[in-house]
Amino acid sequence: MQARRLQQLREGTPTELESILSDLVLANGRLVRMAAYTLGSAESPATWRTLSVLASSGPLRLGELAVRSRVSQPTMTKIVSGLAEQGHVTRVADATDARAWVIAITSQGGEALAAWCRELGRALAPHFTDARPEEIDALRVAVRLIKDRVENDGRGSPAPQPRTNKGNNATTYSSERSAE
Amino acid sequence: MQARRLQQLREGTPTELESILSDLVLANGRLVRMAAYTLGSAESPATWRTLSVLASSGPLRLGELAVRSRVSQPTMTKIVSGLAEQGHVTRVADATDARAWVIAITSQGGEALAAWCRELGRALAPHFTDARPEEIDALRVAVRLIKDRVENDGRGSPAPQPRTNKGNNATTYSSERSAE
DNA sequence: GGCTAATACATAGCCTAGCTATATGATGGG
DNA sequence: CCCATCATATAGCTAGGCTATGTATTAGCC
Repeated sequence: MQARRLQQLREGTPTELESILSDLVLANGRLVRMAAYTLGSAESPATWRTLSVLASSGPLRLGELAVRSRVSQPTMTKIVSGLAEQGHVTRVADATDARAWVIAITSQGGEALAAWCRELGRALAPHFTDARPEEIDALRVAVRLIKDRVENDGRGSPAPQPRTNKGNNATTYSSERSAE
Repeated sequence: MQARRLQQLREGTPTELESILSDLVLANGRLVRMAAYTLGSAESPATWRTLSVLASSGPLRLGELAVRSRVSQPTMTKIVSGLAEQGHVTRVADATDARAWVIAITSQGGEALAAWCRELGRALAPHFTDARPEEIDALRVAVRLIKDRVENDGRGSPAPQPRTNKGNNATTYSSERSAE
């Protein structure tokens, strides 16, 4: 009876939460493309993602920034180089450790991020004008939920630990470096 | 946090919907990175995105597939080449037009997509176990909402019309081609 | 019925964003 | 002081995005 059914659904039926989450990622991938298309061509998601991490977490060392953004350290080096060239972030040598840099978002970077958010919002909003108020409410709650998870997590549950954790593991400094 | 304040001050306060949407895109960008990280080697979002479009829309011509996925036609040619090599899609010559190909997802492709969704769900779910039931409800509604918009829109509101609309504009064929 | 314009896809060439592996230089414990 | 460790940089690869352009087919038109 049910046992047969369970057998058919190989290696574990996804829970509803799991389905929702995978659907979310897929749908969002398409949403991002929609935004990119409507926005013309501009932008680089990685750039804005990095800036938003800096904006919400404050100045960070490059390695810690990489961990929080969930990219490898070399990737973050590259992204930060670009951002620094554009004046969106500053790289200040860490006074307490000559190996390290502290990356901080500049006011110009903050403005650029805000401007991009505005454009993005304006580009996407027309597609959602027909949504019912309770759907918008749901969207608001959902965004809050996701935001909390991506911001506060990171060393929370499953301990990311990518591949060779040789040189890019965060060593829990408090990110309170003043850097100025 | 100052960035948020700036955002409200400069040239037109975004509506709340606009803020929610830009937050959504940013937060989801980080969610995707979280998933990629936890999943180990991140496959290729573009691949799954394309497959999911095919799965939900049925067989499509390459150009139409590109439009719906919101990528350029050459990009779609590349993606489809890869997918065809892996056996995830088939390219069948369109009987009614010798220039065109009809792309269809194979059962193997469908299974691969489902498997990826399962993995993704399992990777992300642990981060959300502490969410309250009403938050999960909101997430479900929000995902439904986004999905509808990215699937049903496309020529709906703002008429994508990218750059030089020279050779890659969809000419509204009905996608009902039998292709077999 | 055969030229010509438009259309559907392919190719070429470029860029960014990701990765691993490895090099370089600073720290810090013996 | 030396050696392991750690923070970042560099090198080199791949995938995924783009524009510009090429090639073949379709379709319109005289």
